[in-house]
Formats: sequence, C-alpha cells, structure tokens
Amino acid sequence: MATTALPSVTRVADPMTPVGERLAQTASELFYARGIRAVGVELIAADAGTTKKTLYDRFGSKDALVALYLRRRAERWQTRALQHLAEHPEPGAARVLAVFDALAGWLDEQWRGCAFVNAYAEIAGTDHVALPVVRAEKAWMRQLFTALAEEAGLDDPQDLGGQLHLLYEGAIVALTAGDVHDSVGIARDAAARLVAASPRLTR
Amino acid sequence: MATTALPSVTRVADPMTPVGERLAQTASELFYARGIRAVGVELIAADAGTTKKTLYDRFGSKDALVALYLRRRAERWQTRALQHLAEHPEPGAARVLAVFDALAGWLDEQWRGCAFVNAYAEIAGTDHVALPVVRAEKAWMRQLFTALAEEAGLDDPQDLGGQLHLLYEGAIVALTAGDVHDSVGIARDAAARLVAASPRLTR
DNA sequence: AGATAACCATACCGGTGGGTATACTCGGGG
DNA sequence: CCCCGAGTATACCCACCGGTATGGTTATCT
Repeated sequence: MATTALPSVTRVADPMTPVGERLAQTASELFYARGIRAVGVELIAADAGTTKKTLYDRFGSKDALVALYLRRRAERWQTRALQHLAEHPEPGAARVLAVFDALAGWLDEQWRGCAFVNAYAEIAGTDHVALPVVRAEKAWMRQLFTALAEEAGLDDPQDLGGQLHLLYEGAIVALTAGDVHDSVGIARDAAARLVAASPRLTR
Repeated sequence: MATTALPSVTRVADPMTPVGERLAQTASELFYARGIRAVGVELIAADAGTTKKTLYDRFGSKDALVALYLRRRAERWQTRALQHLAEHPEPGAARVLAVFDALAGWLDEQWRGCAFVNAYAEIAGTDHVALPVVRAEKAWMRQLFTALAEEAGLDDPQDLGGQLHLLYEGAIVALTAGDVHDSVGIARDAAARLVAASPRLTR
C-alpha cells in the first residue's frame, strides 16, 4: 500500500546561449507543426536566423535537438497541469476532472495533438535517443492519475489511474486524428462516471 | 432517435495485377513497420522483387500507395472485428467487451500500434490523399461503439459510444508509446464499468 | 595580450528522396 | 500478324538530406 506521490515536473534547464535558445524554440515549433523527418536542419537554422554550423556547435546532432524538443514540451505541459491542479486543492473527483480541464485549454493551442505520440510514430523501432523521453512522459501521466485516485481515497488507485490515463490519451487522439471536436468533454464525462462508480476505501 | 446501424466493412478490392499485389503488400509492411517517410519507393520496389517503373505504372505516386495501404488495413481490421462480433450474437455488454477482445488479439501481431494514428502524425496539416482515410477509420470505430451501445438498450448510446471509443484509442496508444503491456485489459475493465453504470433505456 | 567561446558565411560531401525516360521481353486477343 | 498491357532493366533528373570543413568576426575573461 505504498503511497503514490504526485509526480513533480521533469526539469530540463540546460543553460542555453541566446542563439541556441532561438534554435531550440524554432525547432520545437517546426517539429510539432510538420513532424520530425519533414523538417531539415537547414530550415531550422534559417528560420532561427542562424546557420547549420551554429546548430551543430550547440546540439551536436538533429537527434539531440529532437530529444530536447520533447523534454521541453513535457516540462511545459507538466508545469501547466500541476498549476491547474494547485487551483483545485480539495482532494476528490474534482481534482481528477481538473486534469481534463487543463487538457482542454492546452489543446486549444496545440492543434497537432500529442507531440510524444507523433514522435513515437516516426522513431519507434529505432534506438533514437528521444524514445525514453516519450516513454517517460506517458509514465508520468499515468502516475499523475494514479496519485489523484489515491488522494481521493478510492479503491484500487492503480487500476483507476490506468483507466483514467487511457481516457486522457484517447481524447487527444480522437480530437486530432478522429476530428472529434468535443473529445475532451467526452473523456471528462467518462472519467466522472468511473470515479463515481469506484468504491471508496473503507478506512 | 434514429437507429445507428452496425457499420459494414469499408471495401477496397480494386482488381490488382500479380506484381501490383506484391507491391501493395510489401509497401504495407514497410510503411507500418518503419513509417511512411522513412520508406522510399526504391526500397518498396526492390523488396517486392520489381522496379520503380512498375510501381509507378500501377499506382502513379507514392501518396496513392500510402492511401491504398491505409484503406486495406482498415478493411482487414474491420473484417476481423465484425467476425469476432458475429461469434457473440447476444446483445448487451458482452458484445461491447468483445471488441476489446478482438483488439487484444489484433495487437498481439501489430506491435507498431495504430497505423492511422501513425500516418496522421506524418501527414497532418497537408492535403495528403490519405487524410480522409484516417478520419473515416476513426469515425467507423466510433459508430461501431455507438451501435453496440444502442443495441444493448442503453441510454444515450451516442455519449457512451464516444466514451468507449476513447478507451479503445487510448489503449492502443498506451500499449505502444506508453509501454503499458496490459492496456487493452485495462480498457476492457473500464468499458465494463461504464456499461454497468449506464442507465438502461426505459422501454 | 592571449585565449576562448559564441557566432556568421559559405562551400562541400556522399547518400537518398520522388519521379521520369528509354528500350527491351513476353503473352494473349483482335 | 500485330498490337498492347504487364513486366524488366537501367540510367537519369534535380532537390534535399544530415553532417563536416574552412575561415572569419566579435566580446569576454584571465
């Protein structure tokens, strides 16, 4: 019956030179909007107003830049989710649903869906350095839901957390690939039902 | 209160020359295993034991071959799902859960996850001819779950069908990108809970 | 003053991308 | 008999890929 703690933000925060920072941001936008293989290092450098030379001086390889892109995205989303949770401090179902509210806001700006799923589609089956970053982000979300279920004093928080996680992932996929405009709302409703139907822990 | 019919298989079945057939199958395997952009037409032709010339004589472009690949995959999975459902004819929760059983079997062989989600990650934001194929597959699955919910005599089959669909999508993503080995079982449990908690239609 | 790090500009490398062109063989149907 | 569709073989096109090389200009720190 080990307590599952709320996960903390996966920090990146390598100190970055100004041009390096611009490169990282430009790469992030391009990778997310068009995909990894579709974006060449030449384009990244040009859009960032610099040259390939500087890009390779800073990051060493395109793959490293891809990994950084994903690590930073994880940090941004996790920060946002935890911030949103901090505004709903009372344990219980409301806190679980707050994650879906945070997701809805996030996806208003992120029309290309889950960067990690998209990246996985392009790098699965290889030994790409970004692969563990994808895995870690999914594990983080699952742990978040499990911790919230435990917080709420529900039975089998592992099971319920896993189920909530699936709704979260499904909502993102359905919204983008499936064009289901209200997928996050649907996931939220399902989550509410699951939590309501979950037996409370006899303490 | 229109009745949502069980969707029928989306057929493809263009008559295909022998070498064309071999090309289509080879392309299918390569695209699924390595991704669309990662596979060149030269490799497809060589693996199929023929030449680029024949490939372009049959299909006209790589994009058309990609669209065919997805259309055929949809046909295969839909056939399999409906076959599995035919073995569970009694309406009710068991028929909903049977879809997840079919998925579990399917994913035992399909280790690279959802071909449509993967393809979407590579072609979203373009006007690729395969984009409607992806959308159609997701709509098909959603309709399937809605029809099964209606069959079972449950209230709000649209809502419940949408929720079940999210579990289905989430299970595939979590299994592959998230490395959650039992994701389909978790989704099945959640689906059972949702159906059990759903009010029956007063008839 | 010298060293070092950050940055810019440009040219280059081999490899590969999708797609086309040419020229040939073979089997069947009018 | 001749044409045509299917297929083979090979060479070619240009554009772009990730990555490297060379050489130069600043600003900062010791």
